[in-house]
Order: sequence, then structure tokens, then C-alpha cells
Amino acid sequence: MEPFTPGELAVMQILWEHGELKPAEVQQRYPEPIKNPALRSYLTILVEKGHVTRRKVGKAYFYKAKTKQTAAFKKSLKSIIQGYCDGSVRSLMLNLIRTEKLSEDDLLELKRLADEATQQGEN
Amino acid sequence: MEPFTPGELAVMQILWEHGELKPAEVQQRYPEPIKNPALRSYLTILVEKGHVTRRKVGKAYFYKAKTKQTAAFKKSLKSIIQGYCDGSVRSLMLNLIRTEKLSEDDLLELKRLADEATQQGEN
DNA sequence: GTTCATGTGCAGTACTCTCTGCACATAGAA
DNA sequence: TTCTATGTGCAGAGAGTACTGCACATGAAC
Repeated sequence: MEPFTPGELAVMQILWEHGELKPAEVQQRYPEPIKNPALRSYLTILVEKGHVTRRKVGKAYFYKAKTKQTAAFKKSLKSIIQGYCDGSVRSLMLNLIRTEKLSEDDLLELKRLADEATQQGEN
Repeated sequence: MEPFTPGELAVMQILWEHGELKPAEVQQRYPEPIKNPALRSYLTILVEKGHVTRRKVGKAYFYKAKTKQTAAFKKSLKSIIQGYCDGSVRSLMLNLIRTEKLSEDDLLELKRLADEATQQGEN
């Protein structure tokens, strides 16, 4: 699964959020003004690539995401980890804590989450 | 700064790691076999976009990254956070802990890092 | 100066992404 | 049945990416 182009990703995110829509509805929710045929070309490409399915209802088609959001998330995260963090999630975490200015609350939350995960891992 | 293409990114990573190289040296380190002119076209594009500078030494040019690795890292991380994690770093962390299978050691390390950051934040 | 390896510049090809325009199809209203 | 709004299919343009090939330039060796 090669990465989504910006246009494809914008469409996927709308479909992930809203479920099943027809082109005009995706068009309305697109983050910037886009003409209907341009938007439809993205949908067509996504169908060809297997990331989206469609079914006919009346005279119109409804489009639905087939590729799961979590799968796409993992994929793009993996490419960042390999590209910038020596391939290790640990290194990514380190970078995150160092380069992003996390608030006190964020750090406490982070520790709590790590604690929870540790507990679960022991069961 | 729009994102690097795969070819551009591969070249940037070599330059980030090795400093200043000539095309043939970048070519040698390229992760897959690539012909010299193909590699040079990437360098030319990167110079045109302002991500790389070059200077003449003898008859050859030496190329050096101008865009910093941390800037590129932050940029691509930001696009993931906005695309998949409601725009919040906290949500990214949550997703990381849930979807990546972190080892016991990783989680302990994570808590230690968060602790360190907390301490520093208090100074 | 000639030769030779190494390096450069440039023109061009194939493919993808983004986007446009237009003709045709369909469902419902009159 | 005809009209209209809405939706579809398709052909293609323009820019950018990912290359290839080749002629020309340069510095070093002889």
C-alpha cells in the first residue's frame, strides 16, 4: 500500500468520518473548494486502487472506505519511524518528547497511559 | 514546505547523515541500485526547491542539505497528527501505545523519559 | 598536447496527480 | 411524454516525478 496523495487522503478522511456518501456530499465536506469532476476523479482512483468501494442506489453511487483508518495510520507512522527514528518506536517517542513541547498534563497523561499498558501486559 | 517524494527523501537522509557529498557518493549510498543521471536529477530538483545547496570543488560539485532533518521530521509528524489524531500530540501518543505493540522495556523507558521531561519542565 | 576517467548539462520519455469540459443517462415533475 | 436537475463516463490537459541517453567539459596521467 503506497501512501495516499494529499487529495486522496482528504477524501479518505471524509469517508472514514462519515461512512457512506455520494460524490456531491464528499465535495461539500472537502476542506477547500473543489469542482465536482475533480473530486470524482479522486474517488475513481481510490476505487481503482481498492481503497474505496461503491454501490448504486437509484441513479447515484455511494462511496465507502474499504481501507481502515488504523491501517493507514500505522503505515504512515512506520514510514516516519523508518525515515527519521532509526526504525524504532522508542526513538520516535524520545523525539516526540524532546521536540514537541508537551505540557505538564500531557506528560502525566503519558505516564498514566504507560502504566495502564504495563498493567495490561502483565495479565 | 510540501512533503518530500520517496526519491527526494532517500537523498536527503543520505545528506543528513554524511554531510557534504558529490553525486557519485550519494549514488553509492542510495538504498537501491540507481543510475547516476537519475540520482543527479533528484539532486537538481532538491537544489531548485531550496532543500539542498552545492558548491564547486575542482571540477565536481559537492551537495549539502540545507533543510534541517528536525524540521522535516516535525513537518511530516504534524501531517500525521492532523490527519489521524485530531491534531493533538496526546492523541498520537495514545494511538501509539494502543496500536504499536510496545514491549515492557519500551513502556518503562517511556515512563522514565516522561519523568525526566517533567523534572526539566519544573526547573 | 593527447588520452582517459570522471563529472556535468541538457533534451526527452513514461507515468502519475490534479483538474477541466462536455456529452450522455436517469429519476422525478409537469 | 417532455423537461429539468442531478449524476455519470470519458477524453484529455498541464505540472511534477522518476527516470534515460548522450554530447560536452574538466583535471590528472602519460
